[in-house]
Amino acid sequence: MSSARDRVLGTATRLFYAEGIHTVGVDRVIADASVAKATFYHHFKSKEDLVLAYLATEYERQRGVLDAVPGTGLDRLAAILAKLADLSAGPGFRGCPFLNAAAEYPDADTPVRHLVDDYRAWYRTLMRGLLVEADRPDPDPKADLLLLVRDGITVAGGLGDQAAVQAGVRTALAVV
Amino acid sequence: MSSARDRVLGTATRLFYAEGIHTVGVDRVIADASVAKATFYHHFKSKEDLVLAYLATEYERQRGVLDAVPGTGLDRLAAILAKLADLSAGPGFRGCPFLNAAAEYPDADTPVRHLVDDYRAWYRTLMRGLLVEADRPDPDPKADLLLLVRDGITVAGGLGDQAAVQAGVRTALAVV
DNA sequence: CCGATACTAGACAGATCTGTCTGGTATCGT
DNA sequence: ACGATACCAGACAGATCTGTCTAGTATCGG
Repeated sequence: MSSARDRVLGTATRLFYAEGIHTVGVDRVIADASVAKATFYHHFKSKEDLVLAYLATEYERQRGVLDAVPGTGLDRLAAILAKLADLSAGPGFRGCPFLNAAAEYPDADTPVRHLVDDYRAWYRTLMRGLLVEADRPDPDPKADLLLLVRDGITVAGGLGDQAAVQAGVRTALAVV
Repeated sequence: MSSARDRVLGTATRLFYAEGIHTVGVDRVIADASVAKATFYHHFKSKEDLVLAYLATEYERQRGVLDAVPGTGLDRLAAILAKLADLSAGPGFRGCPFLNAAAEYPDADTPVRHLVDDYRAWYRTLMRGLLVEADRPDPDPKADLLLLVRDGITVAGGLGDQAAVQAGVRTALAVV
């Protein structure tokens, strides 16, 4: 049911990620999704609503991907970093959707930015849990570091700098 | 001489950095700079020209700032990281202008993106030189790591995450 | 003094943006 | 069968975007 909404959200996800949020207009999304304008505004009350749906869906999707990574403790942490490095080497990789969105929404007190904060907080909690599970000392500063390395990997990967990505992964594993 | 051009470039620097490039229009820049539209297009042949001038000027400015950091080898490296962490804690800090611009220009084969690549290559070379000066082994992967940490620090700082910033600085110093 | 250059104000064109509205068709639950 | 919901096509309003143009003033080097 409601395949028009799915089509719009899928198209928006693809275009927003590949070309940026502000550069992609509603007209472009509905044309690519083959949906009438009235239908679009029936499902989303504004463009910002669509942007939030895009990020919220991406959030859920990434949670699903990382939740599915097997293992425990440091093994699982290493597997997650390996997956991140792998994704960041892919041809369609254009950086982290959340960091890219944050760059387009400079005001920190904004729904989009709050979602970005939530996403990073979730990732940090995930890392901290694995460190605790592995009985590593100082899980808090180490979780902060892993979050910063994750940010750096997505940035460097988006710019095509695989050397920096690999350096980040190696260091993260050596330091936790 | 030509204070109108300086006024435009200064205003554009302020607005582009604080609010993003695509969200700030030419009309806004010329109004804030108190400059006639014809004068703007006399000095800059297009908005893209202004964007490139903004980034090129910022590049030169940052080179000047880091060139002025005293010391040699690892001391100088530590001082540069300390300055970066300090700047990233400031109230007006909104991340790295180059990474923010890259997020708004997804096409890698673009003058803006080439400038971003140049900037990161310069920073990497600077780091590598300091490592060589200090006779550290493996300067290349370590320079890659320092570049990635720099990216992460500017991102985390722009998002107000000082814990991650501090973790990045500590790790970088511990690992080189 | 004169020609080039820098500057002012603002109208204008043409495109594009978000969002609304009209008007009609199809599907689905009850 | 019927009302609500989902969908279509596309016009429209009003704002905003980049870039050009007219028309005139001020400054400055030679």
